[in-house]
Amino acid sequence: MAEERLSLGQAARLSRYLQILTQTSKAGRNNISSKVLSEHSGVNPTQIRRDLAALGKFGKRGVGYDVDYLKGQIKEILHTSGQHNIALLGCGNLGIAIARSNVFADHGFRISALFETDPVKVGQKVGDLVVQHISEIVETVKDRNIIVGVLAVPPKAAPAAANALIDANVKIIFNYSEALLDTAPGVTVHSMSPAGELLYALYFYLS
Amino acid sequence: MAEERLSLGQAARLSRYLQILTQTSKAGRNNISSKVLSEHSGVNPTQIRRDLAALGKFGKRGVGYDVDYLKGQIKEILHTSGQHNIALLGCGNLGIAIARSNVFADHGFRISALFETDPVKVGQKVGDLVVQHISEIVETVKDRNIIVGVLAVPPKAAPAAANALIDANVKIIFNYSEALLDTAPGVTVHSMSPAGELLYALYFYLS
DNA sequence: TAGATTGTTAATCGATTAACAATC
DNA sequence: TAGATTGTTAATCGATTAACAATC
Repeated sequence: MAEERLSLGQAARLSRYLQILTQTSKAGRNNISSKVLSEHSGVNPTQIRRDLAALGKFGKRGVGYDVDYLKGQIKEILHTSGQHNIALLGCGNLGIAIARSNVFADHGFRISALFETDPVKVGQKVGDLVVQHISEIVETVKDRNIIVGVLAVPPKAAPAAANALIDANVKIIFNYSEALLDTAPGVTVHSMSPAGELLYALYFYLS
Repeated sequence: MAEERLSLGQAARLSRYLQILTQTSKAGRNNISSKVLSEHSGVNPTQIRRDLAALGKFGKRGVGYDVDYLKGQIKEILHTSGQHNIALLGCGNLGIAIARSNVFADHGFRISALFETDPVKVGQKVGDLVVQHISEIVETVKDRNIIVGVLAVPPKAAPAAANALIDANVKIIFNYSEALLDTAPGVTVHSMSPAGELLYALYFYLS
């Protein structure tokens, strides 16, 4: 098995496969073919077989891949077998929706802290967590070993919230708002852009 | 100017540029360089210049690109100058968050209908829209010329909601739930997968 | 055995990158 | 003029695709 660092493309595809396998497993299926994986991931089936074969012969000819086995193998390759802690900024509708869903929990991420600037929301409970004021972020991030920050705040509040995360030494920022954020050295910013993806899908429908 | 169909990669990148330009324009800046566009899009600056130069010489050497002019040009290339109508399924926290935000509105998409199965929510107002029961979807989609359906329902309800959209003849489905959806001929399904993208970012942090 | 699907090859295409002249 | 950034080339690398033998 190759022990080199994966290329950007390989890591992106393996993450996508892993996410699909986790949902497939949850749905009770225990076998999957490169064809089905292709339909859900948008990646060419030959490319999928090539990716998986390069890291170990995980499949059975004529049968496909064992979902849980493959899931475990990819988790090891991506070094994401453990639990990782997330801080969520913003407890409006979007923040509450994220906190209550299993989007992250299904994949080994635990939302470990909620922050707000609105004093009315501070102190309220969401699930097992108590909403904290943003001023407590540095200490909490350190204490709870949080490396990911999720921004679910209005666009206007996003830059300040991002700076708070950077000051608190978070390594990865996940931006759900439509605001553009400045980059900081050593911090990865990932912005959701549903509108951009919709424009892309529309182009192929319109032409 | 080339009038051929864009490649998948080109269309994806141009959509991303357009989304960033729209936000840049909103922020009041009227000039942008390939370097800044690169920081926000993750695309190599040379690749950006190559993409843009291939479709017309839009930039000024030593200066950069005029934001609004470039935005207009890309909109024409992507055939997305017009308004497009969206149906939103699910009026929980996530649905309300999407309906009240400008994520789609900023890019020429108008949320034109809201649907729910919960009788308590049907009839309530969200902004200017009245929440409708899912049973009205076929007629409404036809009447309001809706081609995009956004799923903001719990994972368990997602497959049924997706089928309702397909029956209503929607062409593009945007899945915000973590459920896997079956594909249908002629319908593009695009699933958000924040957890997958987070696994990807984490891999490069951990290795 | 028959059917299905992986693993693998080879050929093509698109993306990435460095470098730099052109020019604002 | 000096500084900055585009447009463009060329070389390399990774992704896509078709095809098919291997094998479950």
